[in-house]
Amino acid sequence: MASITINHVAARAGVSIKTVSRVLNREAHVQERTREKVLEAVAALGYRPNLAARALASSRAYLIGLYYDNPAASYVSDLQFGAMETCRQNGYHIIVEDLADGQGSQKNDLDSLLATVSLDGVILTPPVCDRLDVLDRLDQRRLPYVRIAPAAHFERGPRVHMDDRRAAYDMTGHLLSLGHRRIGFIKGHLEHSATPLRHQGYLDAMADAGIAVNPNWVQPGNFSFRSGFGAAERLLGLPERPTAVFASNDDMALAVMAVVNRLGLSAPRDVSVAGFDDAPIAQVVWPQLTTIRQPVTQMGAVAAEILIKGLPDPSRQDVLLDFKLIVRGSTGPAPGA
Amino acid sequence: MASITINHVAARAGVSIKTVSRVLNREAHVQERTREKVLEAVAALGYRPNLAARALASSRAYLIGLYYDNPAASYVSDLQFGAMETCRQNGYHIIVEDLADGQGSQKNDLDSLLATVSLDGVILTPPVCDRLDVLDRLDQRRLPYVRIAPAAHFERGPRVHMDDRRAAYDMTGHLLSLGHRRIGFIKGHLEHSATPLRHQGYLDAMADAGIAVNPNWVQPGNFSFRSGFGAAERLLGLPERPTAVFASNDDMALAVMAVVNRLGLSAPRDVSVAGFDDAPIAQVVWPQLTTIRQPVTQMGAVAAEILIKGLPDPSRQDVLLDFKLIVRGSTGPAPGA
DNA sequence: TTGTAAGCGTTATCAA
DNA sequence: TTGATAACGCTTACAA
Repeated sequence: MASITINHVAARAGVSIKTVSRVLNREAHVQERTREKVLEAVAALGYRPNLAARALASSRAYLIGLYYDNPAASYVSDLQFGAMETCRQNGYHIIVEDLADGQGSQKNDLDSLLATVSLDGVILTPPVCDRLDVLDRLDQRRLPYVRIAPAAHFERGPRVHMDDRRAAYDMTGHLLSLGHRRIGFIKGHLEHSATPLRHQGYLDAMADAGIAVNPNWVQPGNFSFRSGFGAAERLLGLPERPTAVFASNDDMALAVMAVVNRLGLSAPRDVSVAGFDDAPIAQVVWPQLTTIRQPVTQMGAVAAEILIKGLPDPSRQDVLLDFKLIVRGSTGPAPGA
Repeated sequence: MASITINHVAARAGVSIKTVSRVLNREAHVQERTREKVLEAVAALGYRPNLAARALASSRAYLIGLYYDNPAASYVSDLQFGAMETCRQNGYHIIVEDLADGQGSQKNDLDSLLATVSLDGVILTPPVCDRLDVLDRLDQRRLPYVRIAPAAHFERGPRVHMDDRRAAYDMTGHLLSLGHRRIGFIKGHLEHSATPLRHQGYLDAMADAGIAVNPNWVQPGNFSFRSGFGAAERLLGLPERPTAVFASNDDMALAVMAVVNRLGLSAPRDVSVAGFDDAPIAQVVWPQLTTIRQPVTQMGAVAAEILIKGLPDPSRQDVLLDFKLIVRGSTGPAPGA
């Protein structure tokens, strides 16, 4: 397994290893002719610089950390996908790490982690991106990081996010355009940053349409199927039943569909149902769910890109990405509209 | 950022760096007294060995690769979770890599990857675990690997898997015990290794119960919701409708439930529905899905453990893990039973 | 524009 | 049982 090193390349190209290094790192002041010789030798030998040696000798490690809380969530795995893609294109690699506070000494764990493996930067997914102890430690070590959709403390580091309020506004607008007037809304988990934003988008759209929102139309939820189930029962049990229900995420929207079916009603004929997230389940129900697709994969890609190449617009510390309104079968014209 | 190195520890403990190294690597021939001094210095200084330096100087890199095809699948992210956990406990880290054959030179990509980052081993998830070009390249580099639930070529490297036939046998048995006799079965994707095994388990259970299987009871599918939908329509449209349908995965089982609802029937009152996988969606439908839980997280954990500590039983090249039959609301007594 | 020599923080060799 | 000292493969001063 004697692997090909920079020395072999230097020997074959008839130059010093320093020159090879210069070519590989795209440094200036290398004669075109020399450069070609080196590149030819690299290609002929199939040489690849060793990551560990690079990391040891320089400040760059070509390694990016992806710090999780719940690694099994589909949101996070989409994020990872996007980050991986960007890393691969740029010769970087991803080390994943679970920061879920398990057995005790969390602080030491993170410090060990950072002391052990040298990284060029870290991507922080929610809710890890909001843990101040994590941010503090990264700052201490001067390790760059990008936060994905943080809930607060926006001044701390670059962030990648989308406009939740606007997305909810647009979805409500979609329902309004179908002739719906009595539109129910199920809120998300109170501690999640998106919850008030989505709620506000709904309220703004209703206000702009000149509709007075009946307080009963807005029900609490916590993003779980179960909570959506209860909320849907309350909504659809109202004397004047809403003709559409907009749930703050897909799990709860699915619960609404379940309640609709149990009541002997049908979506979208009697009740239109809309969700948020475009989770995999959104396409594995019948009718398929109208929802908002978050640019999760793109968020991962952009986060990695920021760490590798810097912010696209250095005057801004955030990157705002577009969502997409996905209209499927679960929403339709209001009854009698 | 001057980090704490082995030299600091050696100085503080009043020994040479080699001795520190010996203690840290649990080598023999270190006096108990010296060992204690070193450990005390390590603790006092909060010293953590640098990964890159280790990888460069030794054969061990404390790094395990996790090679994917589709990184966004919930199956794979569960696997990753398990592997991460084991790695964390043993001071290892995981580098994830997407091997989906994208833009052309796949062979070179993998070679670059292996030449660039030194790993102690690789976990191969399906379907990557069945790609002979990948196995060949790993063998060439003498890089250990573990295959997760491979479909063929079992002689090539250690593998971690579960008994799909037995699981399908047990699920069919569950339906039989509820009094069902006309039990439909939806097959999976033909190229997936689990497909014939699950089918066989169903057939064996029916045979053992002395029931002649009507050929119409077995319908093709390909693991997609859509394919399950078609299969369910054919099954439930039979003159003598099956009272239970066992789908080879959860997505297709959900499609069965959708068809049941569309026909104005109800599960499990009119038709019992069973799935396979215990995907997240299994709990986000109503009624919740009776299914088989694969030990996916455990598979990841065991795979990592094999790479770190070797096979538990060196006389066997495989580890067989237990599944679990999860009975939820979608299955019930046969009508009139 | 190119090369020499000195690290980077470990482990491995071999002598003490 | 311990310790100098030389790798490991690369980058970074500093010269030439």
